[in-house]
Amino acid sequence: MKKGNRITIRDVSLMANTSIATASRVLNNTGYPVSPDMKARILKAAKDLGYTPNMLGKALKTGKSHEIGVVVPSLLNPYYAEAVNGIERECNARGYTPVFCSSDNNPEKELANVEFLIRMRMDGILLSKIEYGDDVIQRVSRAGISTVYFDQPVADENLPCITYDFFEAGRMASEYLTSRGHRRIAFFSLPFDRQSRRSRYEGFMAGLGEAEGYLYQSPAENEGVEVLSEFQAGERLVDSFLKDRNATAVVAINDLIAIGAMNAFSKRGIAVPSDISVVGLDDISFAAMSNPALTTVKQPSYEMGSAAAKVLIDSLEGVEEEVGTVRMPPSLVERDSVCDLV
Amino acid sequence: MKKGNRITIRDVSLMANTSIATASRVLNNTGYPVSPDMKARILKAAKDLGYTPNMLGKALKTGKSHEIGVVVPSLLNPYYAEAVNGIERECNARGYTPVFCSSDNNPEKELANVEFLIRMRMDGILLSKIEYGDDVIQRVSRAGISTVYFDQPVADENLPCITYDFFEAGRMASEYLTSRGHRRIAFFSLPFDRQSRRSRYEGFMAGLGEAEGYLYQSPAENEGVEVLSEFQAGERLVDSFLKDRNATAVVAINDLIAIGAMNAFSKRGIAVPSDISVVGLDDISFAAMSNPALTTVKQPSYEMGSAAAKVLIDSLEGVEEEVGTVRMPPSLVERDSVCDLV
DNA sequence: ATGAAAGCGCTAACAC
DNA sequence: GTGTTAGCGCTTTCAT
Repeated sequence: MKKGNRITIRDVSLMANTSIATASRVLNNTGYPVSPDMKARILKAAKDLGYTPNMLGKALKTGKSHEIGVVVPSLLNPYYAEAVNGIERECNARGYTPVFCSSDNNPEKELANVEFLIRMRMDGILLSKIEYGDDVIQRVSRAGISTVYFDQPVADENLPCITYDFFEAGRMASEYLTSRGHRRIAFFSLPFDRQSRRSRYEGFMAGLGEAEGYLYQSPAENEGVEVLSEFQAGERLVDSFLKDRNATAVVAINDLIAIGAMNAFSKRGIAVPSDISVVGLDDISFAAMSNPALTTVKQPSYEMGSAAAKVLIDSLEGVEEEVGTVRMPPSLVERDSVCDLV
Repeated sequence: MKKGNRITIRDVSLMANTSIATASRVLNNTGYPVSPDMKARILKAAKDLGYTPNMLGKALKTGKSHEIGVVVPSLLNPYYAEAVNGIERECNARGYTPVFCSSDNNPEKELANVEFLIRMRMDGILLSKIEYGDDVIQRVSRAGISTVYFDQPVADENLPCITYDFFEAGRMASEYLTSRGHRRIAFFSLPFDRQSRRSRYEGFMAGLGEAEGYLYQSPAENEGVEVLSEFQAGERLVDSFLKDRNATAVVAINDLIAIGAMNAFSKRGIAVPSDISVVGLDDISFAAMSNPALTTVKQPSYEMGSAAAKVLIDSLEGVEEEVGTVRMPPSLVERDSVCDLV
């Protein structure tokens, strides 16, 4: 808790009786020729002094920090937590350090985070945009900072973006249900303020075939207590649904809503899946641990995160590839929350 | 994706036809007297040029970055995710930016993270240590960087540390169960490689009173897929437990294990709570959404995180207070996973 | 009210 | 093989 020793490379060179330049050369072990005993002296001095390089100086000089800024809507949401984990793994493996920011599902905070990362002169940015708008995109492009988008698609398909085929995911969910004999299917959603949500719903409608679809949508989520609020949204949707109850199955916009809904059903004495079937979207870790275990459409965010990091770092290191928008394919994982009607 | 415009304060001053010094003064709107039209010209130039200050230069010069480094064992674990959320809120409110690192439950990575934060010259560090050892503590103290610990207690009670009364939490769990008439109670644990786990177990034993306690412990977790692996640990513990099954209730070392265990019980046809009672420890968001809803001992990590951030920032800003180790009190939250035996 | 200049800690030419 | 030096972008005395 004291003032800080502030040992600089200069102190090291002084103690080793040499110049700053030579000290720098051995401390960074660049291959530059230095006599063995000089080298030893410098290393010893650095060690004795407890020298820790000041990256601010280095980054200022070299123009690279080897840091990557990443902004996600929430660190609380398991979906993003897993993406962040993928990013971290890839960055660490490649010698970069990720710096995480949460935009709290708030576009202004998202912009503020991006501004911060630009000011800090990150080497690149990994951005999970909330809105479909363009302001943040323009900001990073104006700053000329390498950025790859992930999760939400961006309007310009030429921008590097690792996303999922959300439409297909929605389609798979409803198609699966119809293949199980369901003919009236509800869709539990949050507001359509994200492209991914719209796409999932559109896919859902497309996969209905002959079946009938019913949309139940909860009002805007409030920031902060996100996980809980999504659970609660699931509960509230159940209550609206129960007013008419004209469906035998529901697909939820994400697993959190699905789990909240299953819980609410069960509390109200309605058994899943025998009385009502539910399928989620995402396949977060908790989906396997719900009771009953949730049937869902898997969109592994860990893979998305590491893929995005890979693309960014490749581009940072001069590997030129045309990326543009890539949509990873979802896959269905059958568990115990759907009842066969045929 | 381009090279970057690199507009510096120098460019701004040139365009505004003034000196760097004056530009700096108005750009930071220090109260320094500057003529109104000069001010206007500088602001306009900055805007037209799209100037973004380079914090590296600023931090190098001033010696403060207004950044706080935080390291937690895992960003995936909801318990830490919530702590991180609390930290972020407090930091943002006070004008600091948190930089999150995950040590992946790995002491070496923990040290590496701390080294990184020191090299980056963070203003302070918030550290959730894994091991009870001293190496990391010595490292930060040698670097002279303000750090406050949280979650795990540290040996030196004079160090600022925001933790929980883990012993009391364990005690409350078993005492609650005995008050419900349980006389044989199992404890499902991970390895005792953290003080918090040892303390919870000791508390558990202390709260048993006349009752009998049985310890079931899973081998070391592997890093990475943490959430899933804790669920699985819960499942495996159930299998060991079922070999003897000489208890009517179990308390789990954390909610994740508890939820995994409840699931495994249910899959094996054993009903919670009628056949077996389970109580968790932590009260993560998901605890309310398990089926049945989990009775648990609440140790709100959000509060712990924001408290830790507050203490750090206070000390950074010269508010001198004796803190030392503070242990926040746990509280019991009754839900539906315990059966009354009286 | 404004500007010149000295660094913060570091790297990378460029000498020798 | 080693040292000198010129900045990287910024703040901040100290003059004027």
